[in-house]
Amino acid sequence: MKLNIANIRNTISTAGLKVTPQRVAVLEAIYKLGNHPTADKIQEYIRGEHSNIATGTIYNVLETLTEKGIIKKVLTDKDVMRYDGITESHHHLYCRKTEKIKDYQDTELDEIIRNYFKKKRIPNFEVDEIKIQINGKFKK
Amino acid sequence: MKLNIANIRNTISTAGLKVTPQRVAVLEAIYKLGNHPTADKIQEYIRGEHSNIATGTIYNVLETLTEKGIIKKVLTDKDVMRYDGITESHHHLYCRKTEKIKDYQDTELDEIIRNYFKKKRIPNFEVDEIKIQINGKFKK
DNA sequence: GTCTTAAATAGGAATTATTCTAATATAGGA
DNA sequence: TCCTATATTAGAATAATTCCTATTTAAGAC
Repeated sequence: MKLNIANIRNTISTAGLKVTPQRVAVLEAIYKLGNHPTADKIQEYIRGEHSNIATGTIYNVLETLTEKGIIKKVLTDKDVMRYDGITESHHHLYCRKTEKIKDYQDTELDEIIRNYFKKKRIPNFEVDEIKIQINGKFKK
Repeated sequence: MKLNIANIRNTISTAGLKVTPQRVAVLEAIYKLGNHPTADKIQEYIRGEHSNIATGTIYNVLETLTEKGIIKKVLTDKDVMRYDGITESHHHLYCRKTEKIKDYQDTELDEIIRNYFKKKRIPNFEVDEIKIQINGKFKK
């Protein structure tokens, strides 16, 4: 992943966006925090580490980055949106108890599903992306 | 589905819940409205059709019905929770453009996935349920 | 390096979804 | 019919997100 600032700046710039300190800070926070932070966590991180940033700006930046496909929104059972810096295809494990979300990559499963939808078409629907949400609980 | 009032009352009662007019109205609304209504849509429907109902009650009832497995919460990319009266295993088609959610049942696919996870275990995770979210767009 | 301007941000108010609270009402068993 | 635990009401409170407008700034042009 794009862990250093130069790469982050480059990612933003390549998407045709102005490289502002706020955008860099938000994207850096998402990469550093990992584990699908909320807007709130991102703000907290930025305010702790760096400078001040307006709440509205966080949401603006997140929206912009999402539009450009640099980050993704993550679905949750709760009403708070979360953000994910990994945009390669992957799935999520949702723990009912702890509300943790963990990434789950499984190329074999992807392959099986891709093959399945190659032969089977859904009428009147054009498939872009398939995400699998696996609910259960983490054993410790 | 349980379309008539007698069945709805029975569903609520069998779950060990008191059969109140509000619970009946909410569940009826979910069945009648279909298409995964929001709490707001449910309230609108009830206020139009029947009597008044407190907003807090809608949320209370939805929570209670969800706990008993009579309805399910549906994940969305937006921050508004939606509710589903169908609790048999099924998946959802999400349209990026119209934000419509359509049910998608596919027993063949379920079978493939069930078999897959029979042989492949995810370390430290106990799987309860697998949901597939298919993003794309409806062709008209 | 300076200028220019379209685009971005700040700060705070406004909105929206949801939860909470305490007072009142009621379902359903005794 | 009565009793009581549970549910509902109305409205206040909270939390997440969006909106608004004045100010600032990135980056391309000069």
